[in-house]
Amino acid sequence: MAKEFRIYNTLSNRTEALLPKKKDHLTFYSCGPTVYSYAHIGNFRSFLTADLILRTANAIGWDVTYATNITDVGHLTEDDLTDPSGEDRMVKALKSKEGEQFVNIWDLARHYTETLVEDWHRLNLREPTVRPRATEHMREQIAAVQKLMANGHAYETDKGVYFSVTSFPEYGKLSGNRLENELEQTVRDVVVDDDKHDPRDFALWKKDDKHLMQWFSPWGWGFPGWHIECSVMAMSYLGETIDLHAGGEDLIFPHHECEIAQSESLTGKPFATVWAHTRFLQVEGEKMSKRLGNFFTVRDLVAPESEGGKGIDPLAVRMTLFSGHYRKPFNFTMKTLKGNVRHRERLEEIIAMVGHPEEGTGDYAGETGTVLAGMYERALEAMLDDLNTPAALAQLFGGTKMILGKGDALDEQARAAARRWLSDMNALLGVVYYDDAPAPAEVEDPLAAQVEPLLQERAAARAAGNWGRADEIRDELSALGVDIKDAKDGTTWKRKQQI
RNA sequence: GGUGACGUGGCCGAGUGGCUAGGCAAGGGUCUGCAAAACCCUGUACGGCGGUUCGAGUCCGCCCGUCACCUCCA
Repeated sequence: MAKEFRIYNTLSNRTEALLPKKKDHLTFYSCGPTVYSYAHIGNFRSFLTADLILRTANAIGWDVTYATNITDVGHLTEDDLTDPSGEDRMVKALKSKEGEQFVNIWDLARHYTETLVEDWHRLNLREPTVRPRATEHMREQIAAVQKLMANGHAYETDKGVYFSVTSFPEYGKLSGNRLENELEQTVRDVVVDDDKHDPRDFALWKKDDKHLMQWFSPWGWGFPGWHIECSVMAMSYLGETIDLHAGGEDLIFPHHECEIAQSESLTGKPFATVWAHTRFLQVEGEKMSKRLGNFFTVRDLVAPESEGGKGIDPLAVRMTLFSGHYRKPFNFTMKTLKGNVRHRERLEEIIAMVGHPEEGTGDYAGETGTVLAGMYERALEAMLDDLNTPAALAQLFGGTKMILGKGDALDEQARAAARRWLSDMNALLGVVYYDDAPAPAEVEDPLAAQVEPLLQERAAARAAGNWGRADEIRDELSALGVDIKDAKDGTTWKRKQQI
């Protein structure tokens, strides 16, 4: 029986079945970041939505051709202008304190691309089929602009080439921003290109022979507009009409609206069947901003304390980012993160109890297996229903509780079923263990050298019934920032969470 | 001003007409030298006012409140 994958389509404002043009093969494009800084948790909430779509589609047996781009051209902060006085975010980053470490703008782009991919793997996001870069598709972008000019959808001024919005009557169908005068209502105190035909017209090419990144075109030296790269790369790898296009909610307008206008003017065909957008997250109840001090990059949270991070389990960060529905406002708080660190510890306990799925899984046999199979089915159903991640997590917690509750009473058949369940749940949600990439290398904790002798001394004291000394050592360890736990087969320790 | 979302128990967060969501916190208990962890038990909430219905958190209308986007943003 074929499963139906339902997802909210911004274009129709309805939740509808995702129907790949080619049976059981989804073509999917997700807008990636501009690489001018380390990616923050908000960026990753959006990438994570794409990852969950990929996992859910795979879980019902679909093949997915998944492209997510790297924008390594710094675009002007005022996108509709070709006036080079506007500031480029990558140039701005290069001139900043942080930017001093880079030889040039290309070096900066390379660095932030590499670190993006590192963070991507830390959060257990699966690799896309392709990860195209804007700078590597310059020829196609220029060709697309030429074609748009030839079609009468674009025109040239002294400052650049613009897309003519009036040439595409459906402009506004995605965002609802149809009115010409709305743009004029926005207060702006920047210089506008007076030669533009319509205030809504946006740049396809910007003439600028002073820019740090420039290419030669039929219009002289310059660089492409922001929107054209995604149109070109999506069509290059996925075809003229793609099944699903995703991104953050801020991209609805102007970015995706402009992509539609350009792409459909080029091909005369619908550009994407379904558009999915992830809502911004808030942090501690407010919009994330550096000024408010609630701005977190992934690295801030997951890097080891010795490297200035908080040393938080990356999979707990991942779990937190989807503990709210992707289409609702979500408030990321340290309290929620802390709760998910606990959930992750419980998952680790289960793996210690029933074994790692990589050691081999079984069928959903026996009574335990039947219950776990039902939990997986419900989790999958939840994900198929517009990525209902909180409901899917409830199933994960339910199974966790059951397995921990039965503990040593589980026989080998039940343990094998549990490993199968962990494997299936992980394939769907990616929070049990790293499945697509090797886990970040374990580093030797320098604290171990201090802790181990004390634990040995304490074990001796306990064996001798010297409880006073044993408790004293526990206090000493606590002062070092270490929590210990006595179990049947010895004492384990871990760092106290710093959050 | 335009457009779109949302308002659920102390907190977070599912739930589109009748059937226990779940988690965290809290209280009680089991276990343990003591801790910790784990496990068990305990909570009938849906912004307000009308309406539809045998029955509404769920549908309709109005009101109140919060948030987002409207050329920096994932």
